[in-house]
Amino acid sequence: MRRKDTKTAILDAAEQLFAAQGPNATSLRQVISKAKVNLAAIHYHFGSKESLMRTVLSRRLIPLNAERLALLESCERKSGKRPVPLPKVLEALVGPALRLSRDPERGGTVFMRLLGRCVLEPDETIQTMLNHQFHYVLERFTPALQRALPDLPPVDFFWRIHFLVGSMAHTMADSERLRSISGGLCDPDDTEGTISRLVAFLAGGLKAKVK
Amino acid sequence: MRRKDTKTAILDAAEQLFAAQGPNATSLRQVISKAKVNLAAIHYHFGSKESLMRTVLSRRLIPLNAERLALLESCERKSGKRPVPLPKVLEALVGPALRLSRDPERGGTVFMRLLGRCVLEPDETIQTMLNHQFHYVLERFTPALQRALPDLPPVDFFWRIHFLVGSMAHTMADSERLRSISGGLCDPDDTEGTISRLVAFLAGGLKAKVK
DNA sequence: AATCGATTCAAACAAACGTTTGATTATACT
DNA sequence: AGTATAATCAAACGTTTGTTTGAATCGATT
Repeated sequence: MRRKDTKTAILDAAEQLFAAQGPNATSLRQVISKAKVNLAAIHYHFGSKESLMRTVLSRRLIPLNAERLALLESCERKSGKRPVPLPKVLEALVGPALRLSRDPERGGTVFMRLLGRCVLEPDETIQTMLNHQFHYVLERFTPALQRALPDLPPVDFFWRIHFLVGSMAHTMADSERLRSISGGLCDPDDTEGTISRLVAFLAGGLKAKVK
Repeated sequence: MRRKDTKTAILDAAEQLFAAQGPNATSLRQVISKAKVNLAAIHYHFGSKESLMRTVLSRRLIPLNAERLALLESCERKSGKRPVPLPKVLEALVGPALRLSRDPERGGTVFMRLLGRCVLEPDETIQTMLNHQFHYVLERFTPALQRALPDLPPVDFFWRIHFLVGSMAHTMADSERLRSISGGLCDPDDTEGTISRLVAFLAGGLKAKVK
């Protein structure tokens, strides 16, 4: 073997470029030039660009989703038979994803952006890929959220989940924009500040009176 | 002239394809095949793909932004010296964009989706194009929103605007997804229902207590 | 040292991309 | 009727895309 790990070199480079420009706007030649490997290495190790994309996502997403579920279960254990308070549920859903940005070992800001971008991506391949990974997370969070919002009719509940996803994904994908809009007042690098502000906003929106 | 309007045939086809797949994922050959015109016609009438994209956007966006401002001004006239109530401001910002979907003459669902998609798009060309169009809208709405939220510190204000944009753009871009997630319970075609639910959610989020 | 499977490499593949060309056709004007 | 202008067309331009090929090279095993 020439180098220690061609595979991860490709994955890291692809992750960065996909996050910055979107997967479809990134060419394999950009990836190999950043990873300093041969073009054929991608197909040798991954088979195709689509399969590379799948691997880039799942390598971080599987542990991330596991962490969300673990956090939720820990909250449920503490709450016993009573419903988990809304902010706690939201924190378990939103926190791990946003806290990625503080942990370069697990993808850092780069992967967080990529994840947000993928949620908002029209491309069907990416969409089904992501839905498949996210399905059982939503399956566990839905009842927890509904128990925290007992008076909310199901129709409004689903609509508000939709609004929630929009804010969350946009915050993950591109909060850098906010720095310029706010004239430097807001700092997207302040992870915990971002989380608590997002949770407060979402909780307010979810609990709003139904007209 | 061969046909009545090659130019609008191209614009309409491009609008539909851009909205469905994103501008970068759409080729000019797809556009000409849908519009049933010659490939060179695009460059003859518009010069380049980028310039076509600009035209597709501005043809609908200029009247749309004008309507937002007109609505806001009408609210301010009614309120006199008192601040315009938050839901009214939000309705003026969000309503015209979402109500597009009911008016095929002005783009309908198709353009609404495209607009939402562009807001969330990483591509810098599109981003600056949109910012330029949206700049003076935000300039007028910011003080109105701040007057409606007098107790909100500026930092939190800008963060919440950011969250708002995420929900709004995601709702415009892809509420069709919600139909399947909710098991058919939610109907994205119910424009007024969508608007009032989004406004209620946003108002709740914006007015939430700062932690 | 020889052999083997696993990896790397330069080079080429066909297909699709945005763009340009130059000839041809339709419309408007004198 | 004849000319000028505007619009359409088929064909090709040079790049870039994802993917494939076949030879060269590595590390470990016999």
